[in-house]
Amino acid sequence: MRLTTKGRYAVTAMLDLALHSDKGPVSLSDISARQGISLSYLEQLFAKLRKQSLVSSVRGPGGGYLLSRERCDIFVAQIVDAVNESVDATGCRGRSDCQGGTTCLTHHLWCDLSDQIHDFLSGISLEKLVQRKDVRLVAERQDSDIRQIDQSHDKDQDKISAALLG
Amino acid sequence: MRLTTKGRYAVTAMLDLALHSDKGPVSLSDISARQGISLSYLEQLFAKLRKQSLVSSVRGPGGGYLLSRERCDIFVAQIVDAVNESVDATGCRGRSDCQGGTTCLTHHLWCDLSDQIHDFLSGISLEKLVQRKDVRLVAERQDSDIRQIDQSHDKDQDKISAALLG
DNA sequence: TTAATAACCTACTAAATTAGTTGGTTATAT
DNA sequence: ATATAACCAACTAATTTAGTAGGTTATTAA
Ligand code: FES
Ligand code: FES
Repeated sequence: MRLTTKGRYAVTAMLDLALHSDKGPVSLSDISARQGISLSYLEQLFAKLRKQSLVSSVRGPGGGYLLSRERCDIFVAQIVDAVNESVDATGCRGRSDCQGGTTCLTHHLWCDLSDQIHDFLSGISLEKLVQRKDVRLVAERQDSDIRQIDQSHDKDQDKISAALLG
Repeated sequence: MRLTTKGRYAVTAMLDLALHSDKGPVSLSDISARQGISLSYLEQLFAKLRKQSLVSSVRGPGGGYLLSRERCDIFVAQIVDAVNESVDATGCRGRSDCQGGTTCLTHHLWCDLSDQIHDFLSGISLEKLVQRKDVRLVAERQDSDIRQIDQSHDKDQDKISAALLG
């Protein structure tokens, strides 16, 4: 079992998508800006998410990604599975053979733990996360931060236009 | 969060200790033979387990390691914590600062997951594991395997002795 | 039709971690 | 005295992570 930045990024990005895709596709550069995740890294993660048909893509300007199912039908466990190998805590991937073909002393413990984690993460849909107060608060802050950055970009653009016009 | 061979080895070795330390200290080479874990690697793990006072050591011939507390007072979570950083699933180690000093969108989810895993692994003592039927079965098989290897070593020794005596 | 956008794709890389190995020293029971 | 077994430090190969670099292809809008 491993749960690192990779899996956390994937869930964060999918949640961002769930929060912002009501008005059409969301581009990875938007997600990158809002969530502070490298664009190229996001591309790699979304290639995997697409392979698992968790998202679908729209190319060209105004394009981006959409959830390929309802928010209530996508679970955190599926997202982590899509980018990591699995949420499996055993060393034998359930095969009971990690001590030279035989069952190791702690096999059953890791099976139980795997079930525990899997049950927990399988019970949490994107819909459930979107509803949470803590998630909404963070999302609002991120959105207003982005609006401020956009405004300052607009000002920069005005300056450039003004300069070009002499 | 990471749960790899390292943490699994540590728990397996501690359980082996719990199963065999009733008649005095258990040497790492015994654990190595029974559990198929490299001796030098075990030494590194036990250095950490000793620092966390989960085991105490006896040097010299007949020496080895003992649990420094009752089996019912040592929990799987403590063992994993001792060799890994922690069973924490957050990227911020609870500090709520993983997105450039601010809370990321999924912080609370990973906190909940960490609690889930910690509660589970904190509820399982070595005593509980020792009592389990599946653990006893594997332990019995390992013990009889070792007895067979010892016997064949004895035969080898007999051959060597015989050869030396002419 | 052309320019901009944004997905898609491949290959490379620095840093960290894992799972060891090697080659010792120190303490102690017999 | 010797064998045992803990203790210790330094090195290593392989793997994984979290990226970067440098493209190509599809689509929209000016
Ligand atoms: S974890 Fe399954 S056999 Fe060891
Ligand atoms: S995991 Fe805690 S702030 Fe991101």
